[in-house]
Amino acid sequence: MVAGDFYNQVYEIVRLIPFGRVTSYGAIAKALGSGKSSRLVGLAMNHSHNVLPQVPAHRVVNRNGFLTGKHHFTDEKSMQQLLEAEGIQVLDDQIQDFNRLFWDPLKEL
DNA sequence: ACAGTGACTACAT
DNA sequence: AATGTAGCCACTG
Repeated sequence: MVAGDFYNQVYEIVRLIPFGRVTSYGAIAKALGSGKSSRLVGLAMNHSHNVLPQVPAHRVVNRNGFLTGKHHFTDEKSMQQLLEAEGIQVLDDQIQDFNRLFWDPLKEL
């Protein structure tokens, strides 16, 4: 298992997401300089469950605010529960007020 | 070294 | 406006 540098870059960004905020894969990819590598961000998250320190992957969703990756969590509902624990409302696998909670690493950093 | 894969996004019809 | 298709790049076998 070789952790690519790209993966570590992704983990670093995701760990910077503030409590109660969320972001999208594309935003992270763009922050890394490869706006078209959004899928790579997803692959990185796929490995994130073995990465330390733990990565708040539940704060990362697709650009529509849907919890597309919830199936990859230990339990499918854990992602929604984690978000709700941060005060984020999740309805039908979609984050409510996503536009308001969106955290853009490019602008915030 | 080649081809397949994927937690996405943007463009086209 | 909604659905379908294609591009995209790094990783794995």
